Amino acid sequence: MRDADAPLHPKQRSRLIDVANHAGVTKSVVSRVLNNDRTLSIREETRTRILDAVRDLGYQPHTGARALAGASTRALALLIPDLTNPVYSRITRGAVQQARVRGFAMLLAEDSADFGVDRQFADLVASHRVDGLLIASARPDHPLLGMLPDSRIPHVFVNRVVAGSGRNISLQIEAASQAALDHLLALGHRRIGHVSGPEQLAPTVSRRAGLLGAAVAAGIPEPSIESGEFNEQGGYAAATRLLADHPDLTAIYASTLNQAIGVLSAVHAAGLRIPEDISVISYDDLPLAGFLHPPLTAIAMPLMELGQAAVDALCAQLEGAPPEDVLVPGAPEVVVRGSTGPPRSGPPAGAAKVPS
Amino acid sequence: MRDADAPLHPKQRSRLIDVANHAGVTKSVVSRVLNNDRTLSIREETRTRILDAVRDLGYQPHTGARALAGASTRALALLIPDLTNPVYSRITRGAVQQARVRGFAMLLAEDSADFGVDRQFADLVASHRVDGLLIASARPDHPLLGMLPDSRIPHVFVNRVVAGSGRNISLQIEAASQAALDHLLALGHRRIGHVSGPEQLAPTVSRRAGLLGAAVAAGIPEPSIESGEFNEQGGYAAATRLLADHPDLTAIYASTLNQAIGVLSAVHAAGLRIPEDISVISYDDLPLAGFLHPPLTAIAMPLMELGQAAVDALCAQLEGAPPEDVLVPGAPEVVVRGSTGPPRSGPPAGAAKVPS
DNA sequence: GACGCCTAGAAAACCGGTTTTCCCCGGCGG
DNA sequence: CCGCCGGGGAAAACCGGTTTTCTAGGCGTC
Repeated sequence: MRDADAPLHPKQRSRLIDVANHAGVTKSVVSRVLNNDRTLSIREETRTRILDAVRDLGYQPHTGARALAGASTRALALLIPDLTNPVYSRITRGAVQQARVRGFAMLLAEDSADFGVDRQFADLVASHRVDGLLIASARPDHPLLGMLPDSRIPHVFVNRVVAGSGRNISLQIEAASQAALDHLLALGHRRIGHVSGPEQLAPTVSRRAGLLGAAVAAGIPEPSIESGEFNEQGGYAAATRLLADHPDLTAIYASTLNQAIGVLSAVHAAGLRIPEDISVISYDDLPLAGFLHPPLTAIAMPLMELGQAAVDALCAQLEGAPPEDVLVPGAPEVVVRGSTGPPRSGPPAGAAKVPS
Repeated sequence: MRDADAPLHPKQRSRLIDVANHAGVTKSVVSRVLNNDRTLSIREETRTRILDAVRDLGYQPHTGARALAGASTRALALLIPDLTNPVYSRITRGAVQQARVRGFAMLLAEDSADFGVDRQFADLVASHRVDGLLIASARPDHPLLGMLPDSRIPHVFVNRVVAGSGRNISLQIEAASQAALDHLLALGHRRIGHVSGPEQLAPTVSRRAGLLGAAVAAGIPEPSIESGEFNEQGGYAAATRLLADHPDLTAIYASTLNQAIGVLSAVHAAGLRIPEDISVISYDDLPLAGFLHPPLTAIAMPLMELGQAAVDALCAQLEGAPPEDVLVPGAPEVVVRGSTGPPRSGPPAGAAKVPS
């Protein structure tokens, strides 16, 4: 006999019909009020009565029923290549956070070792579990890329962009490389090495292109490049090769913070001092960088904002806007710590090459 | 006019009814076949006809409809305190992976800065979005803890356990501390400092208790303890205080890898050598540890397995089993690198105190 | 030959929303 | 006085599954 004065903490889930009864209207009206249906005309008094009922009963719509009735699932999915990579941790954080702000739940899938992730991701869509996809792990050969264009499923590419997709959310990577080089040039460096990432990955290419372009513009010798995985071991190995093959290098620019840690280790192992013998600078910054030995000079990138922007862009698509590329604003900032200094060969005399 | 020989890649989602028509049966039969309903009797020939139809049409059930009809959502949610903390990255990885193995999707929520996460989590349940909860961010004062006991929602506590909940999934933390101390004792250390975590957090307490208990058993002076946040800065600050207040310390045991990095930095800043003046050992190991300066001795913990075990335990609850505590097996393993060595005061003479 | 039972599958109710259509009623203009 | 219009809300169809109930036929039994 629970009627007008229903319990404030109902035992059972309350449904739309309960709210309707409680407010003395039909459930369709409640639904339309809650969804801000503009075609509904309703007295202010009735509306508040309904909203009160919603609050009193602690009504929470059943997601499944909602999705079934044709509305959206209000859920997104994020596909990332490596959860333990701090780059993706922060993208994920930004994305999850922004999704919540916009009232979406976020599903997570990791594109790691195990096969079948493409299948998994396609299933999320096919089973109507999510409204859209955030893809941060695109590789040129990724099976997912083959199946996406046909499907009408909204999606964006984050960080690892797909050329020509028209739905890339990215950072100013070239500008970051430019900033790194500017910092090294100002210190007087001219022979520079670059620890690059796995070939074919979009950020790898951008970072390298930005560096090479800036080097040409500055009129310095072409930087030497070695590639490695995006982890400490990859940085270690690449730096070891650089040091062995190019003893004249005075600075190394690493593609990620993890690689930079490997670079520091390799330089130590080679018996060289940082920054007296070799300067090290890294793309991407974290508090961690300040506690390394020596503290690492790095270029701070707005990765959380990247994740947020990706969600924003995806939501725009969900609202009907055509997909478009987004370049996350925010100029790269060089955080100077102890790992960079003037080259060993002498004071920054060569830097005079840069006018003014 | 799509009939018997329907297109292999149908434009539209195919529904249960499409499969049924295609196979010449009613949808209820299809549903019961797909769900392995034991009460259904069916000819083998019909069953295969149905399964073929499912495959031909690429049928994928509508998650929402399914959830609505009373079945489960086949989704779980994971609440973690900090995505960028590598500890939680790996727990998350294990959980996401195992969820996939069991056919569940994983929703992610981060309990960071923004308020209202408890609300968000409760909503996930109230809106029938997930079948169960993995809670890795329990604090004694967490609002979520107040609302969980009443609700009949299946859940487990991961890593940060809740005493007496009877649904804790945890590691052998005390044994890890014991192993760390054993390693230091074997090297001859007797005056040991401990960089602990935020008070009240379960893993903090366990690590400390394990260390203190082992110290008493070994008959060495009570270890000195300082607490700090679970990050580099926290480790740095705590270690700085330890070194200042207890100049006789010869070794420091840090609660997490991030803190240990701060400890290394603090020791360097104090002008001390590692391990000649001070040995450093850390709870939790990562490849990163091998590239620090010096390479860090650490105790490897099976965090991915922890995440997997948590999903397994939660699934058991979903299948009707009563909740129970789970201690993830796997003895802690000390990975010896360069940051630990004999104490400065001399050879491990004092260690003779340990018999045999 | 009638009855009951088992097999194989059909039918229908229901889950909790959304959305379109429809209706009632009061006011206003002619 | 009648018809029309628009505001306010009721009714009902529908989304795509799950689950319980029901039925038609075949067969063994007495």
